[in-house]
Amino acid sequence: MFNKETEYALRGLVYIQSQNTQGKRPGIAEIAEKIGAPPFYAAKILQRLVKQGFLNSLKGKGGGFYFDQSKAALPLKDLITAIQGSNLFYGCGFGLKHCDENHPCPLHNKYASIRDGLLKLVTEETIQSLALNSTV
Amino acid sequence: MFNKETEYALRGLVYIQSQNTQGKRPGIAEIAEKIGAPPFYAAKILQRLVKQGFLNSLKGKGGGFYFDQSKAALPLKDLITAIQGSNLFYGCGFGLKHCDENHPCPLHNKYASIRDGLLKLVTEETIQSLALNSTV
DNA sequence: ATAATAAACGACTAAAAGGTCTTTTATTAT
DNA sequence: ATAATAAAAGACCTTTTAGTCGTTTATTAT
Repeated sequence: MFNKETEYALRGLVYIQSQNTQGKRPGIAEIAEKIGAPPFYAAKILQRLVKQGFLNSLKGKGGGFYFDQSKAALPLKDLITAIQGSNLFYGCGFGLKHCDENHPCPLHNKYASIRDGLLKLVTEETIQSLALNSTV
Repeated sequence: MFNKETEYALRGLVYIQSQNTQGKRPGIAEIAEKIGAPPFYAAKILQRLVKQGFLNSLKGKGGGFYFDQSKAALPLKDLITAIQGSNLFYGCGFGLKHCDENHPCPLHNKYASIRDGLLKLVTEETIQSLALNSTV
């Protein structure tokens, strides 16, 4: 469904948030190990997300990654869209440029209902809501 | 959702079947043009599908691609699985190797219901059923 | 001050996906 | 027979995704 980078980002951010709520600020090495991602690659991904303002980081001893707990929760949709675009949420299953109610591909109606369900899921769920039922 | 190759295959096979029902056997050039795919790439994809037994072809004048109309309809699931694997239908949204009811990722329950809906769709729908409501 | 720590930056490599093209083989109409 | 036609085969190229790594910069504790 999602590409590797998105998967690592989802796992990483949920882990970070769940650690944050315990008063901790995990570093790259710990995060990568816990979520089963290649450390250098995880670093690259997280650093890009920090740059884009999705979360914060601190250099130096005691540093690591963290969410500003006073900020609004981060919907999965925003994160996923930033990484792999939003074609998954709005695109045609057949890959047609122009496919809608008026000019539907043969799969349109049934596909659209599934796609809309996915969109609802990623709009409602957030990194923070997922971290709550994370037993990691 | 699906990769390019799968998209071209879906569009191509539905086009072929809808032409077949009109007593025609389209060739690569025509198919590629009608479905908006790169001709050489479409050829490669269709030829691989013929080799795998999903449809038939005839060389020479009057040749082209066609479905054995006496054979059972082809479920989208079989086609998609042959091209890009079945991870989309069974895999974890977080990309975890082991994720199920007993060891769920934070997204499991809600994600599984969407994934199952998709699985139902591709199991029930076939190239032939789609060709029926294809206005191409 | 400075040594240790940890993220930031950027260049690089590897693998997979996507796409192109030439040559060969099979079929059919003349 | 043979010329025209159209798929089959397979090598090749390009772009994107995935992953690696050395160096630099910022922070903190001593």
